[in-house]
Amino acid sequence: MTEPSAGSRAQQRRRTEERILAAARQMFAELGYERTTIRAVAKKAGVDAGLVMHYFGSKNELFSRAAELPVEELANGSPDEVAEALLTSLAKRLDGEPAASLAVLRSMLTNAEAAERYRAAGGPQLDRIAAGIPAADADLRAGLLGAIVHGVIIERYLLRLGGLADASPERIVELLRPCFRALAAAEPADPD
Amino acid sequence: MTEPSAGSRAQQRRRTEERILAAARQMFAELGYERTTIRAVAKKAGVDAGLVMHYFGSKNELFSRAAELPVEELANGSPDEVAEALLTSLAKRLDGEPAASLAVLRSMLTNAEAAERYRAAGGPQLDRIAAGIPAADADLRAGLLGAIVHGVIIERYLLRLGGLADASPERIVELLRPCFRALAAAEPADPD
DNA sequence: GTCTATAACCCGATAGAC
DNA sequence: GTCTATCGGGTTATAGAC
Repeated sequence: MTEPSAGSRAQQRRRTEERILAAARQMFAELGYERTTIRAVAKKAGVDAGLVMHYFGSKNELFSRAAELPVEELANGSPDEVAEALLTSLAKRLDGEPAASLAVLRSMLTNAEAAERYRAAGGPQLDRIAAGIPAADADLRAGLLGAIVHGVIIERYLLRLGGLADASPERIVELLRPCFRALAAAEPADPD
Repeated sequence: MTEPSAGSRAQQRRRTEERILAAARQMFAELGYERTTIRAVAKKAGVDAGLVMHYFGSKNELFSRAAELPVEELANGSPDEVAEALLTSLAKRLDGEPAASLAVLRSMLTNAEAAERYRAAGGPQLDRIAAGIPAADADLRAGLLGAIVHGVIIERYLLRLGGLADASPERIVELLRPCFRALAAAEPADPD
């Protein structure tokens, strides 16, 4: 076997593929779908634009692969547990590099297919959240919870507006906790 | 004076300009900045693409004029009044056609100038909200309030996800009221 | 004032040399 | 596997005819 120096050919391919995907994720997150060009992604990854096409076939396919989100496991239980699970999930997305998350969020708003993919992935997740809320309008409450999460992320990373941009995830979560509990639980006691 | 049939020339011009702006607003709201083309706006307004350029000079200038937002008057007073003012403002933006509002929101995420304009307009407004909140972290609380408003609008109109898309503004406001009060007021009473 | 024609430049995708 | 050349299409913006 004429084993080459650095891994098999398949390994080599996977590595450059991963480099291209990383570059694409970053650019989709920063510029959105329309303004990211295959040429620019290729240059950033240090390869030729034709190679990107060779690997992924089309810009849309490249986006699909770059925007694949690890399915978030969301424990469902009591209303308070639902609220807490959402809060920790938010906290996790609030520090570190949310490149993949931002790529979807930003592109979703300009690319129809991205929006559709997100709806398909986010819908069932909202349903799972709604299942843990003991109220007639559980779906609306779940929708509001999701909206708040998105609003916070967008305001912090995309708009960089107000005190949200540099606040610590812990303080954000702390301030949001009463909100989430109020939305996840039915009204605690309404004596009339 | 050889007065023509329908208004002066200046009036005629203003009317077609307004027609172009209405078409532009709608398309910017639906497609975002990048995907709306001057050609399409012109066709929608029933004029020639060259005429749009003649009137507005550039696509960016057309967007600036189309995305001019009426400055929202926001009464500030006690924390509860701040929360209530925000809620009624949200309710107003939640029914009817929020074309201008959506044009900015959607384009903001891909167009640098739109983002800058929004930051310039939204920053002071957040400051005014923060001024009515008696807490050390008033700016963060104001930022969160703004984030929730944006999240709800985005989720309802742009993503059309979950039960938020077809819920009545009144129910949304009702569910959000405890959230807003909790964020606008310092903790009411914490007996420990 | 309105529209046609076109310049100058980008893009995604394809075909084919090496 | 990698890259060059190019096709066919789109865009903004300009120049000029009517």
